[in-house]
Amino acid sequence: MPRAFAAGDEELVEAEHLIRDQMSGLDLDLQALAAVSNIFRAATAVRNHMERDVLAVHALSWTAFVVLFVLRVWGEQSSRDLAAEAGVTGGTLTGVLDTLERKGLTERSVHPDDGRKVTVRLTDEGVDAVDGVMPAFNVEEAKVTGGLTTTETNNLASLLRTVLRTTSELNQR
Amino acid sequence: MPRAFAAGDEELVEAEHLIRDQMSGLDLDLQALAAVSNIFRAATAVRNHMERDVLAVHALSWTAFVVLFVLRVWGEQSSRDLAAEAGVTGGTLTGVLDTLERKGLTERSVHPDDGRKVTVRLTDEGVDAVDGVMPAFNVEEAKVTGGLTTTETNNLASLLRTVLRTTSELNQR
DNA sequence: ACACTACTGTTTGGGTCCAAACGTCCGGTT
DNA sequence: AACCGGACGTTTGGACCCAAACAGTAGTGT
Repeated sequence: MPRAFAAGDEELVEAEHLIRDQMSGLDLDLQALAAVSNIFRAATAVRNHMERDVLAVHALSWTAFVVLFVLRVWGEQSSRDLAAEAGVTGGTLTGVLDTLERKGLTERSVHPDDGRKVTVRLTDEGVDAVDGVMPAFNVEEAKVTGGLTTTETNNLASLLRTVLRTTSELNQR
Repeated sequence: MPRAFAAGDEELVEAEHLIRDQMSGLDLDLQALAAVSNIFRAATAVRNHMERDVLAVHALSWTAFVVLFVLRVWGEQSSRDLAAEAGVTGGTLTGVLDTLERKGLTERSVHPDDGRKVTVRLTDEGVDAVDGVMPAFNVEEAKVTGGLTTTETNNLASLLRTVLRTTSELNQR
């Protein structure tokens, strides 16, 4: 039984207290530590849940789904923009697109005006794949946030936007 | 320039509106969608930042650091518990421990009372590695949460604990 | 003793994932 | 026309990651 992933708030907070006790010599910002590590604990738990209960049924990896979703919402675009939007490097995207293309969900074509660029687009099967998975995916999203009120859910999204914005500015330097 | 990772709240919210417009036929819970996808956007951005600006200096991967950190705080433990705590499968941990052992940061030994179990512990070099990286890591944690007040940071950690607890309960079934 | 079941860590195969090296292409300069 | 710096996608090498198959150990029952 994974200790930090189990049980209620008390045990999770207890884990943070243990960190404080073990690392007391290092003078750490424990609020920041708790917030950041909870972002990752939550992301890992939710991602595992989604991969096992939703994506595995459709034989899609997490990244493959994100790429398809971005293409579905933002439309066809260059490989470079797509990689940035999906949060992976260009080299990674090449491999993911190889897989998706083999499944017939996406297609690539050289940009007519710029021979360096590659335009990526969803096939009809790709559109069907996203629209087929998305409702089930969203049901699970609603479940994992089911312990929060609507106000809290919006508040969480807003706080994370602030973290995201701050981090983006740091990464740009 | 990654569109969704750039700029301020307006543009991030705008991305959520685009999703609403493009997926209007699917009747989605958009609050849940925004909260969950922001968890991943934030996690990805923060992780990339940490890997590039902190971990790369010490030639540590993200997972390797998490494993070392868990061992540092919780002490020596079985491979099974360590995997659960670090959020990876047992098979993954075997490979990570191979790498860490090659670097001399951890060591494995068969449990004296149960020949199936393997006890993993930090070497002295491993302790030094964690204590050497942790302060720099925490400084960056403070930076990425720097856009939030102390109250907001604690609130974020608390909301994420609720998501984590809810998801854990889902995963146990 | 013997089977039977459950548990633990490892191996395997396929798929990400990144940084860095590479080849190609564009636009402007000489 | 040949060059050159920059941008783009791909390839490469090593590490990570999971599910599933595997081998060894433990405990139970017969």
